[in-house]
Amino acid sequence: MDTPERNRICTPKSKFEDSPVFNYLNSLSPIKSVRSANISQTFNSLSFSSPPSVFTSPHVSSQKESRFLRRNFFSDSAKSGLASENGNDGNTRVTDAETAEIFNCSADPPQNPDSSSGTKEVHLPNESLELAIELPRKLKYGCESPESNPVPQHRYGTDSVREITGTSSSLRQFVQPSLESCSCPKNGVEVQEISQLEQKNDEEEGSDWENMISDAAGLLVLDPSNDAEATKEQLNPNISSLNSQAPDLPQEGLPKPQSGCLENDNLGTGEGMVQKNTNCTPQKLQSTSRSKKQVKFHNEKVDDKAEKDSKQQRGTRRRCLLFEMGGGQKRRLEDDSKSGSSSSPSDGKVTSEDRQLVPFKAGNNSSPCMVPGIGLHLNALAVSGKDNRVVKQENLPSGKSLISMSSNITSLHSVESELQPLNKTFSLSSLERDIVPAVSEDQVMQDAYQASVFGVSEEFESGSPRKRRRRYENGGDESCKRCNCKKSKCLKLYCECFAAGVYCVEPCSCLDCFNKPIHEDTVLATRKQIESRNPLAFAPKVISHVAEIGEETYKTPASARHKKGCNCKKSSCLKKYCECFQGGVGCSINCRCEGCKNAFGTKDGYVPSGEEIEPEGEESESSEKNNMRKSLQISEVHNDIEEQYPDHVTPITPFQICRMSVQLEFSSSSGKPPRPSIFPVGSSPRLLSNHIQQISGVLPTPLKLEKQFQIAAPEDETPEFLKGRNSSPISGVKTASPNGKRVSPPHGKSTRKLVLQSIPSFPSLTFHDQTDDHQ
DNA sequence: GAGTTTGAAACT
DNA sequence: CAGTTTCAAACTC
Repeated sequence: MDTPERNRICTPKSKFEDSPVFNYLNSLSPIKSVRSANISQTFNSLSFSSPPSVFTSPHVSSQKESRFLRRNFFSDSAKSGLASENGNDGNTRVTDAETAEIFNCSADPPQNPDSSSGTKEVHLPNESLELAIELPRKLKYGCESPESNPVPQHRYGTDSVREITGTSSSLRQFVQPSLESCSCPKNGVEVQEISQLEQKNDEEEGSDWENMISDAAGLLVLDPSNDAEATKEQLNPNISSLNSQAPDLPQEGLPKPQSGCLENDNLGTGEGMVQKNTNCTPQKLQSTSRSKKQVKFHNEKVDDKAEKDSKQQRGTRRRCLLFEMGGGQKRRLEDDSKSGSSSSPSDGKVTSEDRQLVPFKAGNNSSPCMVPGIGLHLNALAVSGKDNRVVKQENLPSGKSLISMSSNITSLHSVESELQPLNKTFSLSSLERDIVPAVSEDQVMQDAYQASVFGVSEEFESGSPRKRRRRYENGGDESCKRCNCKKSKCLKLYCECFAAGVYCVEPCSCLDCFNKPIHEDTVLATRKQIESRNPLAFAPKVISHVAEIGEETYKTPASARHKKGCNCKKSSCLKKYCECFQGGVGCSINCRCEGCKNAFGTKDGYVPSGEEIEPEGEESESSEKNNMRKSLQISEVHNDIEEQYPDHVTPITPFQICRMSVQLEFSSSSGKPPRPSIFPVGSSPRLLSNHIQQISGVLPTPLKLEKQFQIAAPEDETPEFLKGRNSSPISGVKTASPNGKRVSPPHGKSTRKLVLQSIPSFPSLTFHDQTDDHQ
């Protein structure tokens, strides 16, 4: 598979170039090839033109990007070294692990994994074949860190091998990023994971099996048929066995639907775990092995076969995505508990799938909370009615989940393809999201998407919403909201569930609750009323900003701010009474608090991004903190907070994410409550994040990012996307399209130069699909 | 688990 | 817009 693929690439390219199709594509694509030195590139672009993949996995891309950004630091260095070598995966991994450790700090593997998984899955589902391409593209388009971009490009152009390695690294990075994101703290879950990570580092170094796999890999592709073997290998802690098998796998090279699942598993960042934990359940091992395999898959993507397979597998992969999204966190939990059971991998595939599936639907069994987002439909529903477009866009992110959820891959697929362009643009920047539990968002997105597309809101509501909430609770305690309303009937913002756009669930101990699917009409009507009074009522209260330092981009609690600001009088913003504190963000000039001592950043300390705004002076208390915070508070504060409030480890809670997205939308819409309606709570956040990232990417300086973000984002950018109502998603993509930036010509290595003619709104997406079909 | 504190939401 | 009331979460015991 592998070798043949590579060869194929070269030959086909020439053909493609000559072919009318190729010309047509070129005409369509915004990017022109100054010269097509490398056939491979052109070929890749054409054949792989995995627009769908890229688009399909906007989430992923976005997440990846964010992850990339964070990791890129590490990963890049590692990649640079690693890229050259497939075999050195172990090294790269080690570096990654190290980086992960560094970031681990608060990182909770569970959440992170989710997010990471989500991203990974996205890629896989899109097109394993495309992966290599996609990654580069993402990098190109991605607003991600500049580093990421250039690297991928080079790799892309130069060597498939590098690409592969890069992808693998990226994948790895993704997995780890979650750790980094850890800042997100959601789950306490994962002290274990952290420990595991550490173990990983040790083990990784020691363990060769991963390296072996990766080496083989460059080509290793998991064939569905072989999956069993692969799984077995994975299961087998014994490296030797893995090694022996690894060679075989590459030939098979078929992308595996499982890969996505595998990625999910990866979330657990189990590689290290696996090795150490031979004891650990096979699941963990699988996860680790899967991650590796996934990387391999990317390589495989190159093959046309892989493409075909990938198409078939998409459904499965997406399913996996769903799991990741919904069950990522659970999985970890489950893994611990289930690991033993899952270990029974009579069939690697089956087991892997089962896991995924289980978590996703039934999987929630273990912890209902696992699916925090499900309840969110309210927003989605409201929106769906209004703007189909918006819904669609939202769907994109959610669509993944949906796809996985629903059997209708094709329909979803089509939708996704349409939406994908947006995703791409967005994908560029979603570092923010990373911090936030991707899962929750994804879930929310999914829910919304499902609701909008399938009108299944009720179903979800009944079942998953609860789970989602619980998940929040589990992860960040906050994630799963349970209300205890007595008099509000859960139809007022007093009710956290209602405020979050989620239906009340079993865990809720509310009385006379009307915030249930049964009373959907009432809920929607009430929501409308509230929105009429305050369009932003359901908007996220906390807006996160992406801070970019040098190449690095990361979310920091400090970067996020409560939109309205708090009004604390006695709590000194040191308790959850304070919404800012509760949201894991520092107080801002918008706050009217007294005696602010917000551990995440005092009002005084708050400096509007871009511009340094002196503290209002209400409270001089924080002067000390202010200085600190301005410079690097985030980390410190973060740590402190984490210590005190493990739950807050992730400054940004799922809600926050949602809120952010919402806010952006609203802000953009200027008062209009579009967001709730337009984007399901869950979905919007990503879009926002994407916007943000894009913006950030555009912004010259990190500091400015915040300012611009605040200023411009709400007004200009977010409005487009969020508003998207007016503007087609595509348009949004165009405007936002980081493409222009990202597209930057590949550095020296790439034979082909790309020039941005114009940035059509990723016409390629659909087109690619067509091309693929043609091929 | 009950009671208190707190601050947002809702109301006037 | 400001003041008051209502409400439910957060917190304390």
